[in-house]
Amino acid sequence: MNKESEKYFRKFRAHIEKHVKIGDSEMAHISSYFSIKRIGRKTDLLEPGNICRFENFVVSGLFQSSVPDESGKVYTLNFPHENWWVGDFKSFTSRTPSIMRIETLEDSILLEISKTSLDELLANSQPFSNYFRTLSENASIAANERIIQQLAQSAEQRYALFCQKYSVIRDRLSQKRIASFLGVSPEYFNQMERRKKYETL
Amino acid sequence: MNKESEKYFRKFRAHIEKHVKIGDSEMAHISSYFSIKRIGRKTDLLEPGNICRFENFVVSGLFQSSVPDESGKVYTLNFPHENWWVGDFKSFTSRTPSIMRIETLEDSILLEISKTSLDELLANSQPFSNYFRTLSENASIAANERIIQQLAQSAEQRYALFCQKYSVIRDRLSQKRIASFLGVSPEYFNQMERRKKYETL
DNA sequence: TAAAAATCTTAATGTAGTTAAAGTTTTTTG
DNA sequence: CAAAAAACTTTAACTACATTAAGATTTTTA
Repeated sequence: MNKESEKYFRKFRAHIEKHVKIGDSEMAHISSYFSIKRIGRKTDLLEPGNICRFENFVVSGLFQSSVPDESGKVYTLNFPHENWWVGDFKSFTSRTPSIMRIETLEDSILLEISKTSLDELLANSQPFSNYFRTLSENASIAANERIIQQLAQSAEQRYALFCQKYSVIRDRLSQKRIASFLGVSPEYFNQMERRKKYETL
Repeated sequence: MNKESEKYFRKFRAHIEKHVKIGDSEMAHISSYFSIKRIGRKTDLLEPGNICRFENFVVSGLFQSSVPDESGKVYTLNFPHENWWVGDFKSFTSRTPSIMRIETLEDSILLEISKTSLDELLANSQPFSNYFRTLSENASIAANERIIQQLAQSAEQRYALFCQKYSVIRDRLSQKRIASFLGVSPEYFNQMERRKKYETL
């Protein structure tokens, strides 16, 4: 393992240690289940119809996880980036075709793990299993919060919250993509942005 | 433990065994962390501002988990019922005040567990920990699917899906409550229902 | 670096869903 | 079982956001 790779796994470890404490040997054990994957921008990590074969920890980069409909419209679930996980967990776990497209928006570096490996790791590492449970719990809390936001807030309010919560990626995303996350048309989003500008002048 | 109580824990065990296999002694161990709670309809299991002190497995009954806003409007996350868990996991885990109201819509029977007990149980029972992780994973998948539905579907389509997915509780809920789950006004929901009736005549 | 493709901008017009208000029916409670 | 409360129904005016269309600007690719 070279210098660069070590850096990726150190980053991964730092993330794990935000949730559970682990020693050097435990981390070596965990790391052995993952491979480094580099992927250039403007490629698809996953296409609708395919089975998601890997879950991935994002070392660096930016993705868009979305669901297309018949008419070509796109609905965005999230924009996985540094220190997130990316993949379609439903397709991954059930080994069934996904309805999602996961696009790479920037050159990215991932630590990938297959279903077989993850099952093994979860069975063999109590700390990793706790880490992974905590992640799932948090993911579910975050998703529920977004459901409430969609029900309770206007597009403008949702946009304000998005800017707060995702300031790190706000400027790396086109208007069109943010609109598809908020659930409004690109035209309406543009109008909102214009209103915002006039207000501040 | 009396006959009736045994029945509740058998039901709980059946649910656990849908996800992981456990033996009699393991189940006895798990059960020892829970208490039976009976709660009458039209009471609040949790009020906004309070800390959620228990997570609960629903043996029988029906609840509404919702978030109120300043103006008195109510947004519904879900309707926990038989074989679901009910509680505000965010408030429970972080021991911070909840923004949710959880109302009992029918006389209900719960198996409750405190935060301290759950932490202990998760640390002491590998099978339970796996069960709980699987639950969280599924909760997160389900929540993400709902987000996509809210983005992609009209109120009418969302209602059709609701009827499919929740046929068991559909007729135990008022129009007003279903409307607050779908994210439409009671008036508009009523209009939709009328349209539906005329169509079938 | 030209040309093709994608994104952004602007405005007009259309629509799903809201609001308010009042009446009716059903359910709950003393 | 009467009365109060809650839920349902109906209508009309209104608003947040969608759609379409077309030109301007930026980004990508050959």
